[in-house]
Amino acid sequence: MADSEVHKPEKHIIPLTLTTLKAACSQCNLRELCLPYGLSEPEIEQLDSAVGARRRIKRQQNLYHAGEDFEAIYAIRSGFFKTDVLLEDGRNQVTGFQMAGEILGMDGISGETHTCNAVALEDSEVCVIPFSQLEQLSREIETLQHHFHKVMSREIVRDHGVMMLLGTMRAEERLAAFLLNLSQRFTARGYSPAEFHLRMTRDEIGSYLGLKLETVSRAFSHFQEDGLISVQQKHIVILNHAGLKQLLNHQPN
Amino acid sequence: MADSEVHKPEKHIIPLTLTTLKAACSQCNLRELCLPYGLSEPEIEQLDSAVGARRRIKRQQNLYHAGEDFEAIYAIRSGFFKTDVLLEDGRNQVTGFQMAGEILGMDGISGETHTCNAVALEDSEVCVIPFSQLEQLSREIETLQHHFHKVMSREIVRDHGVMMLLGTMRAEERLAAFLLNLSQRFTARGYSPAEFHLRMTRDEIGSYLGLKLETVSRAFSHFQEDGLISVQQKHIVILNHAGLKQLLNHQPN
DNA sequence: GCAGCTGTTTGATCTGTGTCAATGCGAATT
DNA sequence: AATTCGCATTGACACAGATCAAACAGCTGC
Repeated sequence: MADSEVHKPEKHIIPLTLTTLKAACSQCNLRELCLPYGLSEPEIEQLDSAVGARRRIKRQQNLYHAGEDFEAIYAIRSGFFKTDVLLEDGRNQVTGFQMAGEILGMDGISGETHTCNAVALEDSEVCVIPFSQLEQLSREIETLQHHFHKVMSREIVRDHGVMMLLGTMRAEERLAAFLLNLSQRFTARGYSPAEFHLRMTRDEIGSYLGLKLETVSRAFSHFQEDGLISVQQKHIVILNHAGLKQLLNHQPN
Repeated sequence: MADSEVHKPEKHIIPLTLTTLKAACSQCNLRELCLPYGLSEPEIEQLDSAVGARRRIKRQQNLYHAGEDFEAIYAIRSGFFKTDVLLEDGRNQVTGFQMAGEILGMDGISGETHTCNAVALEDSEVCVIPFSQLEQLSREIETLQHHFHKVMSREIVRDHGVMMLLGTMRAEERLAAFLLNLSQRFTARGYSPAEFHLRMTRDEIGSYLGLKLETVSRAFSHFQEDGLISVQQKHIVILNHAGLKQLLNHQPN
């Protein structure tokens, strides 16, 4: 869709010309959610110059694969991703869903190799931030350094939340937590808190939540029967936010 | 045990005198596992001066509590910790076990507040590294900055591994993975890969692995029947390392 | 319009792990 | 040596969610 103008066949890199460069961070309306958060105007312009390029990823294509060399982290400009890990024996699990303003690729820093796959769930665009440049810049700009540390730490805290979910919650609680989390993140991006389109399949939701797709489907149906949500395929309307929240705090034992 | 010499009643802080200061990192035999990894001698001495103090934590005491202000991260000098998260409804989960050379507290960076509890499972000692000083120093020392980023990233990768375990593995696979992981970490610290003492209870293992303590106990017994390990309360001997590993790759479906 | 595909829903049954309960063991205290 | 207390083990049974299976919906391409 309006994509055919880009045709460097390998990887759809959009080299930053003077005009696109200008647009990198300083013109970006995700500034407040993304890496530049808290930076002053001149600092943002420095960051602009570090952002190497933008890259378009079509639906179902990988931004990176597990095993590839790590060189950059990515800020999602638009679109929607999942990350997943593959075990030797073939089992795999979705470790997260990422949306605009969020950062992808930090798993690769530790071993200089990506440890998971990042796959676009819809046509997407990311800003490529070469990691060595980010490190250099964050040695110069204290605010950037601090904010990047917060971003990494937030990922750790998020992961702990998922561990909690997988370790202690029952199927319907997991799905309720998942929906509320999506709602909250869409809201932060200016979309409706109550109505949205799921970009992922039941199977992918199940993988993320440690459930089988049938269980996810049944939980959706049950929520609908109870008037908590309306589901039609991937179209979700949250009818009773508080009711969903209650599911989480209501302790069975 | 030989602990009564320390008696500043609040929090057992050991102020760094000239002699103890010298010992902070440059004299520490965990250098290679810990933050100073890769630093030159003079750089290590700079790091020494940033390490504020050491602190002793007795068994069952908290290094920090969820909700407390975040000011420092901690490097474990000796001992053994668990971290756990508490949900409003009272459910809680162990999110990790940490041993000498590992870093605690990075969850607190994002919100300037600790998000979990860190509890000593045996009498322990940590180095207190005030975070603002670490940030300042890592703006000056590129190697330190890079290594700190790796440490944070490693925590993310570790968490993904736990998510994998919780999301896709069966009870016995989880326990096998847990034992192999402990074995590997003890080995890296110069202890026996095959024989060790568990510092945590069955309940804590279960919480970490998303299982009930009875299930953990049964899995231990089963491993013993199969000659994979010998268990006697908290004393573990791994008799068949390869056999445990096989449990992980053997895919049921 | 129809065929074929992918993803979803729903039902029937099976099973791994949770739950409840009793017993056992070891370390600390007296 | 006896008592207590916190953990650990083991058994019997229940149940949430997995598995297997069939039907269905929506989309793409012909």
